[in-house]
Amino acid sequence: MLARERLREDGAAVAERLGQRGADPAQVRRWVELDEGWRRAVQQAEELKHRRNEASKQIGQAKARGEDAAAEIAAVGELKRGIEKLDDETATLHAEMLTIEQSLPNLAHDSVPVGADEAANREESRVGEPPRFDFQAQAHWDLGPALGILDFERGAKLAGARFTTYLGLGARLERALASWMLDLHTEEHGYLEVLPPLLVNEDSMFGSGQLPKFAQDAFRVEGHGHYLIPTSEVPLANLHRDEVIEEDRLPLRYTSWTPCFRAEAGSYGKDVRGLIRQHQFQKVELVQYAHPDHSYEALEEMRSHAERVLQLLELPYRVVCLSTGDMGFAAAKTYDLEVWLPGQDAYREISSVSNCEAFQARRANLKFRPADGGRPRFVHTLNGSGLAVGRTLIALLENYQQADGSVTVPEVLRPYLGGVDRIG
RNA sequence: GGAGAGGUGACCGAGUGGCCGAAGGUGCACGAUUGGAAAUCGUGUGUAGGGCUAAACACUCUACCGUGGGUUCGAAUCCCACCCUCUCCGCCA
Repeated sequence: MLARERLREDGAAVAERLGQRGADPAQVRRWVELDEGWRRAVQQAEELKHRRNEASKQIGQAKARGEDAAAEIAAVGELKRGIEKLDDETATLHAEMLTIEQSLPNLAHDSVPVGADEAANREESRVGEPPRFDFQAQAHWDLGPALGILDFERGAKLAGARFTTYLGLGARLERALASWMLDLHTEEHGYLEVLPPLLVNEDSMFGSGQLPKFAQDAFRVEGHGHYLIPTSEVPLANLHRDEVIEEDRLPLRYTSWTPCFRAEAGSYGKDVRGLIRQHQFQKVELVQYAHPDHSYEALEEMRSHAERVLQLLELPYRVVCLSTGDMGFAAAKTYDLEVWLPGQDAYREISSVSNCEAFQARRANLKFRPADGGRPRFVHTLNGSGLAVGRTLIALLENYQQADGSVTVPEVLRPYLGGVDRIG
C-alpha cells in the first residue's frame, strides 16, 4: 500500500504515475474525495464521543454520590444516536478507501523506464555467449522425455495440464540444483535458510500483496482458509509481520527452497509445452528486510547474488530493468534475469529481483526501531529468485546438450550428483 | 476430534462495571550520587488515527487489554461467536 500522506498531499502526481503502470488514475481522485468526507465525519464522531465520555463520567460521579441521574442518561441517548450515525458513515467511507488503497500498485522508482509493457523494458547487460551447435538444438520437452528424466504425459495423468513428473537423474538434478543454490546463498551471500509453511493464512497473502486483488492466481484449500504459497516470498516477507526489528539487525537476509503453486489463470495457450509454466514448480527465493536508506544498494546486491548462480553454471543471460507497465504489483523497481534457451532461440525469465520499498511493510506492519531511539519506521522489503529451479533445469538441458542427445553436467553441480558428469 | 486452563504494554504480572491506557516489578533512556563502576534514588518510557501546526511524539481528541459482534449512560472487566497457546486423552508421519 502507498502512504496515505502521499495520496493526500500529492494525489495528482500519484494518479499520473500510477497511470503509467496501467492503474486507473480516477481511483486516486476518488480516494482523495472519500478521504475528505471521511476525515470530516471522523472529526464529528470524535467530538460527540468526547461529549459522551464526559457525560458518562458525570453520571458515574452523580451515582456515586447517590443522586438520581435519569435526566443525564436520557440526554446521552441523543448523543448515542448521533455517534451511531456518524460511525456508520465513516465505516462506509473507510471501507471504500481501503478497497482502493489495497488495489493501487506501488509507485515506480525514478530510474524505471516508463512504458506500457515489456517492449519498454531496458536491457542492462548481457553476460556470456549463446552456445553455437553444429547440430539442430532440441527443446527440453524433447530432450527430457528422450533421456527418461521428464515425463509430461504421466504428470498430466496424475494431476492435469501444467504438471510434470521428474524421474531418476531428472529428479536428482532438480534436488542438486536447489541444494547447491541454498549452500551458495547461505555460505557465501549471508542468507539464513528457512523452511516455512507451504500453506499460509489470508493475512500473509495480504501482507505481501497477493490478496485481495490477485485471489484468482492462487490455490485456496477448500474449507480451511489456507492458500498454497505462490512463492516463498509470501512466508519470508511475512516472517516479521507485526514486529519491530532493532535497527542494528538490518539487513535481514532469508533464503528458502520451496514448491510454488500458481493457478495460472489467464495464461491459456501460453507456454503450454514443457516445464516453463507449471502449476507447481520449485524456487529458491531470496528476501531481505533493509533499512530504507540502503534498500537500493541491497537491490543491486541481491541481483548480483542471483546472477552469481547463472555465472557459476556458465549459462548465458541478460539483465533487464522492467518498465512501469511490466512490473509486478508490489515492486518499485524490478530486474529480470533472462537465461538463454537454445530450444526457443530466446532469452526467458529465470529470476525476478525487486525492491518493494515500504509497500509490503505497510501491509504487513514491518517496522524497525532506529538506533537513536526514535519511533519505529517501516522497513523496505526486497525479494528475488535465486533461482527458479525448474527453469534452471531447462536451461541446463538446452545449453549443455550434446549432438547425441546427452547432457553434460556443469562442474559445480557434480558433487551434488554423486560425481555424475553426464546425463544420457 | 474430546476434556480442561489461559491470552493484559518490550517482558513478567495485578486488575470482575466508572476514579484504568491500565497497579507493581523487570528492562530501557536520561539525571543525581561516585575517582570510575555496582548498588541506591529521581524522572521518563506503547501503537494507530483525527485536529491544530510551516513542520513536529509541543498541545488536544478518539480508538486500542487475542479477533469480531452485543449489553450498558459507561466494558480490560458482563454476554455471544471465532482464533491462537498450553496440558491430558484419542488419532497420526
